[in-house]
Amino acid sequence: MNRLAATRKGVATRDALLDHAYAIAAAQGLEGLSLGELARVAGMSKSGVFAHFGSREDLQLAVLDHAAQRFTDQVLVPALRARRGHARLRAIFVGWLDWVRDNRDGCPILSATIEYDGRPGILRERIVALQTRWRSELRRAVQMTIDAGELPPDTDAAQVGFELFGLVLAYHHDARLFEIEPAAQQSLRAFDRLLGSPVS
Amino acid sequence: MNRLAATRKGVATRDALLDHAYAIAAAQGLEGLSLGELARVAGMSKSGVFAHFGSREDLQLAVLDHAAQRFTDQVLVPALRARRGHARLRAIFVGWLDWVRDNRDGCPILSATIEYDGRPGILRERIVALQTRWRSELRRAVQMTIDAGELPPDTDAAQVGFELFGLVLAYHHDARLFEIEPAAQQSLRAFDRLLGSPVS
DNA sequence: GGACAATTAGCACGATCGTTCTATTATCGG
DNA sequence: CCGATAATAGAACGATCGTGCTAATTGTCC
Repeated sequence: MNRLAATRKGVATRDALLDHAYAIAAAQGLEGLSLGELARVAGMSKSGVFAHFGSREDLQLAVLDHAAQRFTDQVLVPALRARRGHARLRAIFVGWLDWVRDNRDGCPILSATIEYDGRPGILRERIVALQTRWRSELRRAVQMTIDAGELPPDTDAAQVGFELFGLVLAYHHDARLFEIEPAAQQSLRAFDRLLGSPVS
Repeated sequence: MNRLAATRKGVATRDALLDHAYAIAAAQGLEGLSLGELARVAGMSKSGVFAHFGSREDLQLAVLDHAAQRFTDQVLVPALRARRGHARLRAIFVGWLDWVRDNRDGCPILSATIEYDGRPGILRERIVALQTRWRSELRRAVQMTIDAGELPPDTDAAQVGFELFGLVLAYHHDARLFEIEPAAQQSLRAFDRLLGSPVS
């Protein structure tokens, strides 16, 4: 039921709506995103907002894709300019930490993951697809580090990806609940140790 | 505004309500817990449920404390029977993984953490207190392992606690989004490596 | 068993939810 | 600049939300 914007102002309005929706979803989760509040902050009518997406679920999907696009642009793309191997892997990791830091009101992707990891449906499927893709990128970056001889050849790339993911989750947790600076230092320290004496 | 149950059946009803509320909060988060649904699954009137807690926020607080109590009873207490040091730390870690596995519909504590880590208020304060206490327990268990000579004397207990926390978060993530068995193996493998060649 | 207090139900309230329908206004290609 | 179409507003809908208020019912203790 996706009405696709066909006029210039149409896409502009839709983009603005997505930005507002992103902010709401960051703070309150995809489940806390309502058409009424979105219309209020965007300064338009509820039905006007509704017409842009067709349903609340389609709005949530659009916000999710929007967030994933931002993540890729802000974390992965810049890191690809670093040399393959340890340098690029570290750029990804640091960019990822910065992503968490920059999203002061929360990360919509992580919120959505916790909200929908146990609720079958299109949203969960989309989230699984996003996280699968990202984990695959992580694994690739680790494998390149192995291929560059900067990690032992028998290193398990998936295992390292799993542990890196955990480090960022712990960073997110502590940064938002306690203090961000110690959490950042602990994450980086763990990263350096993990890639200094990696899994066999 | 906490009406404290004063009659025998009063506390029984309240306990049953808390069990139902726990199940709802596990699946939908504390934010998705409503008096109406709780009344429906408990088979009583909305105002009857309301009278037991005084407000929705007090209900949420009660569920949070209930969950924390369950966690302590199921994870920490049994582990305290293991010998101080590596054995106890591993018992805590494995019990923690089992906690995640047993809570098939989700962990209300983790959900609440993500939901309220950016929203000031009593709920957030309670969550911070819970997580502070738990992290302190973790640190204690690591320190005992150091004192037992099963970890190098210059080990940073807080750093190890941080990384263990991350491993469980990654386990939770992958178990609920992908497959649980590989996630369990990766967590245990990381645990063994972390405590075999710990942070200096 | 009677009296008092605790428990629960019933009902109503204003608010907000997602959605549908119908007009009205704005945009843009010809 | 006109006509087709997209964009937006407005009102209404049934549902659910949290929270009061008032009764009726139930449990407990002397």
